[in-house]
Amino acid sequence: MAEQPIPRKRAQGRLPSKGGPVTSYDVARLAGVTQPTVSRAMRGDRVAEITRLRVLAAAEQLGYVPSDAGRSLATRRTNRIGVVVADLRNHFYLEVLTAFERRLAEAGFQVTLFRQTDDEDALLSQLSAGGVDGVALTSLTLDSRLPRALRERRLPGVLLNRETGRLDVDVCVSDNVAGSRLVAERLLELGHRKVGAVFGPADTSTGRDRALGFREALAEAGVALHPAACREVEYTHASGHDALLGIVDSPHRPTAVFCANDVLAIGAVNAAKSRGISLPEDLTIIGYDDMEMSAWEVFDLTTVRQGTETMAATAAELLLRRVEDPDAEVRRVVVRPELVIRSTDGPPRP
Amino acid sequence: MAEQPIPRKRAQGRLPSKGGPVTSYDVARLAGVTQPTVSRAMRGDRVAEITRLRVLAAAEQLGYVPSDAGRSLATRRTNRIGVVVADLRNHFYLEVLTAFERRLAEAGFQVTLFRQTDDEDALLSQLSAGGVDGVALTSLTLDSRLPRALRERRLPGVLLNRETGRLDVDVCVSDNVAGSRLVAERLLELGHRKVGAVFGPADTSTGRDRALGFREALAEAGVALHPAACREVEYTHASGHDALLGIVDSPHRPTAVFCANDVLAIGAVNAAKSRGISLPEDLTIIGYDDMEMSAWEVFDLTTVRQGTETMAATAAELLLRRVEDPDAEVRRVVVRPELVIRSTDGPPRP
DNA sequence: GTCTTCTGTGCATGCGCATGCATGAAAGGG
DNA sequence: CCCTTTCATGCATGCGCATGCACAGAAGAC
Repeated sequence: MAEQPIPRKRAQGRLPSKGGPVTSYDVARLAGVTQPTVSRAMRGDRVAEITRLRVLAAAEQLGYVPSDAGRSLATRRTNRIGVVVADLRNHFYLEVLTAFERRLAEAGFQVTLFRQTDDEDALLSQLSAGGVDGVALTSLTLDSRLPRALRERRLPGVLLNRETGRLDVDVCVSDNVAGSRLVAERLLELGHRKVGAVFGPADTSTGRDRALGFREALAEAGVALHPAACREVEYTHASGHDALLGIVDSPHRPTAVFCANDVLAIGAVNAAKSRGISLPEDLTIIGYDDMEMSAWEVFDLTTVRQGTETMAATAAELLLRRVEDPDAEVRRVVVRPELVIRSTDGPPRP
Repeated sequence: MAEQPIPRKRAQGRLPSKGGPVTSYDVARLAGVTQPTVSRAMRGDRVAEITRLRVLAAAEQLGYVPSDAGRSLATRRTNRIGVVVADLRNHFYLEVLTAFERRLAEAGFQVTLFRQTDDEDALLSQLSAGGVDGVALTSLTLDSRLPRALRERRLPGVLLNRETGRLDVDVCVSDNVAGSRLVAERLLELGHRKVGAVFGPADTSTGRDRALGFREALAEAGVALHPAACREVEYTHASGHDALLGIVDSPHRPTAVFCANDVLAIGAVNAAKSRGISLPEDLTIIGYDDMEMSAWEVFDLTTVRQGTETMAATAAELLLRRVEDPDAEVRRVVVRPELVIRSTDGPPRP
């Protein structure tokens, strides 16, 4: 026998469907073309119109759906974006996630959730495994090495709502200093001089900057913030709740309390309710974020609107841009906050 | 020249790293082993201890992370679960998602979000693309063909919170008939005879069954539900809000209103607040779900607890089981609801 | 009618990892 | 000391798709 031709690894003669999922080979066989032609037809590459129809008909008949895994491997793209969130039960992140997801879905991307854990290395590994084309970080602490690491691995990333000191990746944040100044100015204007605050964690940019702007603006007006009327807590409902109770029970009970976000503020409003404290007659409470819930009648919370939807959509935009062009210049977009006056603020009781 | 040996597709002689991401071949070269050995070492397959250490050291040095796409293609597993949600802004689904995600994360699975759209075929295609090992459906309508389609494609699925008529896939739901009966019984016990309701969509199992149980129990006591005091609406805050206003403005204003879920109930409580209606003096409102928020002081909502966390965790369990064993018997788990009496219910005003 | 573009499709191959099988080395048994 | 096991690793290959290249046929140019 003469020398065998090198055996084809897999030509048209591939085994007929082995019961597994339908592949492009199955479609090719039925349509009487080769697998690459199926690939091209499915994605709108150039094929003759008549061929395209044959392929699509065959695909339809077999219920063929191109495999994500195969496509990802070949294209090095997953059309999936990771969103890292610390606590999904925080309603603010929910609103962020919703707006973010909506924009990405329009662009044909899916969202995969990652929980922020203490173990940044483990998280980084998960993110680096190639399961996502880009990453949005929403719950960073200031000292996080994550943005840096993403940049080094050339994995597109965007910081949403919070930021770090360095500008390693694109960022979209509210001008937290300016926003909290608005609150201070409002309180001063209303005549408050005994002021308290429930700040967020100092190791977050929002926690730090909202405290900074607030303190600065008060200081400029000669108003001091008594330590006994201040708390620094995690951004949770329970923390806001407990912090407010501590503040109103302190010997330096203020006439107004600024809460560094609406989750805290709503916790505080609930605490006030539990003590029979009327807002704004007995106490003024102002929040930050303007969550959807804050406008509900039972709260009707005066707060700082930062345009959560806009922020999320902008972040999505930044991320999509970077996925397309990894070498685009790094940008930092700041949205302008605005005070929304509702009914939890008023002049201090004489 | 004699016949060439069949050229190796890719032996150790593979091109040195081409700048792309680090692969198992890169690690193999550095560790002085072959790629399969790297694969085995990384996953804890049997390799000599000394080899494992060499491989891990090389991986560490290169910052190697196994590629999800490659692994998925080879194993036909993604370690990813899809969750289909209609509206992420619904706080109830958020709680479901949180609990579900937590349980899955423990099992090493990630969660990818899919939005329920009108186009079930498109959704099915997305789900079938192999991007996920299983699917949880949370926002089904009764006539959805999705569960059936999943079964046909042998894609593991679980219905969470809502169900369809057929038992095509595993299900975990609350006993909605029993739960709503509890509400009716409570209202009767309090002495209400003029009763209203804000029901959910009749094309959902929760909407249908909660209406059913409620009506039945009232009817057994000889109490009729006047149509003018009833509404059937989407499960949104705004719907609950508007529905309550319509009901209290109707000529048949009831003394108590059952809302088919807490999202509706909280909308209703807000509406009551906006009209200066005191709860429970002027009106009794009872919800269903016992969301976290419902216990807040400003609401303190009497409602039906169905153990959302348990339900989500159970659904996760069912799904994981089916991923492991696609031929396991189909199960339907029903959780027992329980009435949680807080402060929005009371006797009717004499 | 010949020569040059296009166009449509097939062929070969790679993406990164997992795994059945073969092989050689080390360990154990008599 | 030889033969049988066991163990560790290499080899070959497949998973499903995308894509550069080659090639044949059609269309156009002259």
